[in-house]
Amino acid sequence: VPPEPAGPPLSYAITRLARQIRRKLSDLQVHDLTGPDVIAMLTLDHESGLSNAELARRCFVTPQSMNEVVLELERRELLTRAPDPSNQRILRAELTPAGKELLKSWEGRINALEDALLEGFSEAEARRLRKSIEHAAKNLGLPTSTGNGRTS
Amino acid sequence: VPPEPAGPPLSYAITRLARQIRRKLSDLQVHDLTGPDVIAMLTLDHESGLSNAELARRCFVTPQSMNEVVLELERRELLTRAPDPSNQRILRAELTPAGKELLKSWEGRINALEDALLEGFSEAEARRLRKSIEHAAKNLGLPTSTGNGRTS
DNA sequence: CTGATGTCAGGCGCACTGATATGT
DNA sequence: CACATATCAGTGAGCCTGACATCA
Repeated sequence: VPPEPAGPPLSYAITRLARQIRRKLSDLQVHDLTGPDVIAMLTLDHESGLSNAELARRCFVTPQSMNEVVLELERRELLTRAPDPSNQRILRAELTPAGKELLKSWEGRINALEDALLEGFSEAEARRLRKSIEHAAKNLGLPTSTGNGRTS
Repeated sequence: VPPEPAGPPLSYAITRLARQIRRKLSDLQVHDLTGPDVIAMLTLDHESGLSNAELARRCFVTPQSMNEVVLELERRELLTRAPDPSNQRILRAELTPAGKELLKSWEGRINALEDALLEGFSEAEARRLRKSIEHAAKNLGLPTSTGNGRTS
């Protein structure tokens, strides 16, 4: 084990970076949707048909928090929900065409933010950074970003 | 410019990691001080005699937000403030012995968290990660973590 | 006056815990 | 019955903007 890090702790730097990212993200949200909305939509786009509870697990928030997001997105008709045939209690969500379209317009801006974030990084460095962050997240008990995280 | 990242955006991963870090941090705060308090104290320990405004800049929050923290820390006698001889309006803060002692007990736990975070990382990888994060932060307009950020 | 600082007041996005109803 | 899901309600930390007074 290495003795001491030189400056302020790494967790501090990560927290500050995350805050700045959120700030930038909210800057480019000309629509009146919030950061978590975008994350939920990105997740749904990546894995369609998730229930609210599953979506919450993917995004590592409580079902209650996610529910708030999902209800809002449903109200705006950016996603639809239908009960699972085998379990009426479970509502499986899908992005609507409007939702996918809106997401696509965001993706452009999100990619621009990512590019700004990674300015001056080589591709190898960027890949390493992503891998390190996912590794660190796993170390703290988070399921892998793209992982299935199935509990049952 | 690379075309598309494979999974969810990097900013997403960073945000989730930061949230988990905060969660872990608040877990180990048995004392009734909050995350920002610790960050302010770490910063003051690293660079004593900062004014509230300077401290806010170091931590990249507004003077109002930092003021809230500083007043609370002063109330608990974890730091003291004295007007700058050349400018009565500026209150320069220093950790009290009690503050430093408390900080030391935290540092142990924070280091433990850092170690958990970096489990499985080689020293070189850890260094690279820190450097990459600071680089990314700078890309988004943050002053460097350990930087002076002197405005005058 | 301009500019920086400290500080009071109010607001708000965001995620939490608790409780309840429903379906398997 | 236990168990998961959905959802309503309340709460709280954390950071913000606005306004105001003070000092070089």
